[in-house]
Amino acid sequence: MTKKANITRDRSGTERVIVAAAKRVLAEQGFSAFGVNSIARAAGCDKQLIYRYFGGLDGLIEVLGREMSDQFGDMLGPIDPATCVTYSDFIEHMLLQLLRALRQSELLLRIAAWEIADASPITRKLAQVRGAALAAWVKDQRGPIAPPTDRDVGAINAALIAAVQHLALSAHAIGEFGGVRLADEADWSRVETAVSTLVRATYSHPDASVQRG
Amino acid sequence: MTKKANITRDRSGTERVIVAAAKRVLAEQGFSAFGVNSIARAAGCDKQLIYRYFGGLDGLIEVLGREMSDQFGDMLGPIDPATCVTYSDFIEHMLLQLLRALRQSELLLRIAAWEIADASPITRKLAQVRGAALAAWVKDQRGPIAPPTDRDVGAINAALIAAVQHLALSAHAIGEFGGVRLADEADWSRVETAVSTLVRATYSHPDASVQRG
DNA sequence: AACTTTTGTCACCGAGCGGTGAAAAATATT
DNA sequence: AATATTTTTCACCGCTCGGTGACAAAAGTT
Repeated sequence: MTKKANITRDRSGTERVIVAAAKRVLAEQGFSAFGVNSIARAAGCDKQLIYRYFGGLDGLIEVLGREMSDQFGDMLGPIDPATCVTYSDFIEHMLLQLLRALRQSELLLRIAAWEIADASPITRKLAQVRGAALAAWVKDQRGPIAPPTDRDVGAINAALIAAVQHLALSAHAIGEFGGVRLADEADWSRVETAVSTLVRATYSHPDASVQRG
Repeated sequence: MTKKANITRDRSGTERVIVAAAKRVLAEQGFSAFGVNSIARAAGCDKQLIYRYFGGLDGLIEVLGREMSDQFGDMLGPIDPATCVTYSDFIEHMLLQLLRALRQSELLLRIAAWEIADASPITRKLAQVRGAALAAWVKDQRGPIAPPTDRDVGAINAALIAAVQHLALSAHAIGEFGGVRLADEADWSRVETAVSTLVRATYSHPDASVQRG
């Protein structure tokens, strides 16, 4: 009675249970607890199955990465094409949606933290998968809007995304960053305004091109 | 011969050795390896001394945090007051110096990663100490330059600092971010230009105030 | 010299980890 | 019904971890 009701035996079913348990463990306890013992305990089965069905932790992580990659677009959601006609609008909406998606997905936050804290082949792959998924979503949502060519939009957008991601991470871990509290909605409203300000100043002003020394 | 030459016994000396070893372990192996066994091994002494002299890991971390706080200003270095007359100039220089300091201090990067990846009382304290040190340095360097009052400079600067910090972290861990390679000097030149562009667009343009939806 | 205190080392504990070989239990095949 | 295959569990290994009590050796004190 203390264990699960092991009514039937089916491999693909327990595979799903294991993957779900892996997600739960990662989301709730972080990557330091992400191991065969802990996952098997959460899944209510023996850890041996992780080796048999996924070839160990690496295989399980790969499956997890693929699933996350598929869900990524859904988490971010669509961008209303009516409210963003300029590239500035588009980047602004993209950043704000990314921020909200990160804030409400503990799993995404844990993965992002993992990528930064532990430099291993596994996290490298995770980072690549997530980056590719984000890039695909951006390209998919951008539509006919063309980015400006007089600036390094790749580097600028990378910096903006980095800002959003880091603030979300810091909020989750310690609830503040740089003396700015990151707890309730009022705090996040400040952050969203700041992001909007940065984007609009950089992309909306026609004469805001790169200046020399 | 395999061990250290244990010539003399002095407590404050071994305390310094232990602190240095703790820094080395954290910088070279990350916070997951930051424990009594590993540090004592690196220091070439018994782990019992960590308990006796520092009251355990927590006390050692506190000492380490104090030392880092003192060194923080030196790592960042002074800002040339001649080259920055406006607030925009000041923030730009501040961010670029912070970026360079982070890039060359593996210890700072590891601490920053720790703060994000593991939410514990220890890391909370570390984050507070580091944030206070940065704020003190900023205030010390700012001089008579007053920030603008028509925008939320706290939130904007937090976002910019977060961007810089996250890019440095991601570069150290996986060598890229958001599809942008972060390896050689050319890559970092792109990032620095992007940061400059963001700062100047936001703070230099007189009419770049917050716009309403 | 006999002693106390400080400094440092050693041996051990229980717990959790990743990983593996073998048995058991359910299902499929004949 | 008997056999083979798949699915699942169990028991165990070696290792590292954080933590502690007991002991050895140097240095200070009387």
